[in-house]
Amino acid sequence: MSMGKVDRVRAKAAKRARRRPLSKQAMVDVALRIVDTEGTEAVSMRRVAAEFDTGPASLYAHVRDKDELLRLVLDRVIDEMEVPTADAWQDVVRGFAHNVRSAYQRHADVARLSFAHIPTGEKVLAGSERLLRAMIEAGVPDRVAAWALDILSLYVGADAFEGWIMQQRFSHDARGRPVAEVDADFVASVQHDMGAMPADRYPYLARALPVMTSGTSDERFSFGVDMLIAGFAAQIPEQP
Amino acid sequence: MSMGKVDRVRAKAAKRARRRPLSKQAMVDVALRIVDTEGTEAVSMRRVAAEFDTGPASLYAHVRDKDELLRLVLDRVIDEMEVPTADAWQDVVRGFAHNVRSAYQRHADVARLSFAHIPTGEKVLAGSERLLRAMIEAGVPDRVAAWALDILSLYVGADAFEGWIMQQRFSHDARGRPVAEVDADFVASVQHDMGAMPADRYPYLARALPVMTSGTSDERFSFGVDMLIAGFAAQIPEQP
DNA sequence: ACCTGAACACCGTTCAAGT
DNA sequence: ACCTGAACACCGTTCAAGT
Repeated sequence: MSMGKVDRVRAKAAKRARRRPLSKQAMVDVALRIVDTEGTEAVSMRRVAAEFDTGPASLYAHVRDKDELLRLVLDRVIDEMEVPTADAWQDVVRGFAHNVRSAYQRHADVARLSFAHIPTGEKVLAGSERLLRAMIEAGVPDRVAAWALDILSLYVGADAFEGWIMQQRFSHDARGRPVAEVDADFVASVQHDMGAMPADRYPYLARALPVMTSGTSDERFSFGVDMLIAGFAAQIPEQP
Repeated sequence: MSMGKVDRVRAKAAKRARRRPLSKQAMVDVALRIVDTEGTEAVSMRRVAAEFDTGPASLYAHVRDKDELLRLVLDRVIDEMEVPTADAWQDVVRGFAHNVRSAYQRHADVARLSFAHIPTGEKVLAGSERLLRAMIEAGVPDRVAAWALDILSLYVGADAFEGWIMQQRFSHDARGRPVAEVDADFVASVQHDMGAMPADRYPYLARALPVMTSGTSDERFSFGVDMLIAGFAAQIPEQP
């Protein structure tokens, strides 16, 4: 009992009416949802297409390739950042770093995509402008301010990406166990990887290893930003 | 005219004798060669296996999965680094950063793999030990030294990875053209991405953009390291 | 311009079977 | 323990054909 031609055409039309129309916007929605639940590696053209009840070829009318789709996802995420509003330039830098990191952290491993391209959303432009103005008005040389923006972006992306990986790695073991215990396990596993790391050959390393994971990841991140700020500050020439 | 059973057995034995035997070592050799010529994304279990005239399943007797193979590749690369020998702690930090970066730079985008795991080769352990000793003996607090190692590793990996991507992106256009021209094109393309970036709305950004690509990538990297060093130095408590 | 089915040339990993 | 062929369940992208 097969469908007649008219039935098939009707079914097709009904299906098309039911589903959302394809568009860059809608594709980014779907891709971002996949990123949030399973990470960037789980995004595939076929899966995105399937959510629109079509094949992967359909997507190529809206994006050049998978890379462009992922770039659009990053742009969407980075546009969630809040523009820093502090007065002191140091606080603007801290705010910028913190706000970009927060946006990344809300979306699994999107930060991985940040190395591949320069984001150009409204918010990140406004945030960058704010950062540059604050630094330059405080007497930081143009070149230092420009490079500072570059370095900060790199550091924030790397920290957010690594943070996600570490979290993934220990979310398997750490099923609601105390943090201290998970930390101890981490130190033990690294020591094991380092071939038991003889404390007599690497005394400083042996001493430093437990310290490396001390404090929260937020504290370590803030520390890094403050190190950079101190460096930038030292580049302000003496007032005559 | 098909081969008899004896012939087939002989051909198989001859083939086996001719080719290199499988081993972690040999697999890493092959994978690293692929990385060097085509990048980490070009490495596949099937391609590595093909170089040994066998199927991908054979590799799984030596590594748990593709991830472990890539981790071994990174370990091999990081073990190419030279251990810094300077006296002043600042120079040890510079040497460490520079030597790790150099090792990465010799191997396409291997730096990408550095975010996913803590390297444990002989050289990087010795280098880390040297770094920690230099800093701690100079009066840097334990915690600052330990975190410094972490931050530096992150920054070096991110810089090397991004450097490779940028190089890739512009090696298409930049067929022996003057560097200044390629730089100008870069600025133009970013400006285009930023939606023409109205200079009246983002005056500081418009001014900073050409500056961001000023100097060589080595200079920008050294600048970043020096910013961190200045930050670490400020953490040395006053001598009583 | 937008959409589609089918095809091309690939993937990582598992498994039963062999040595 | 090491190796293999075959299979499973996927990939990104292209292309001719349709609307």
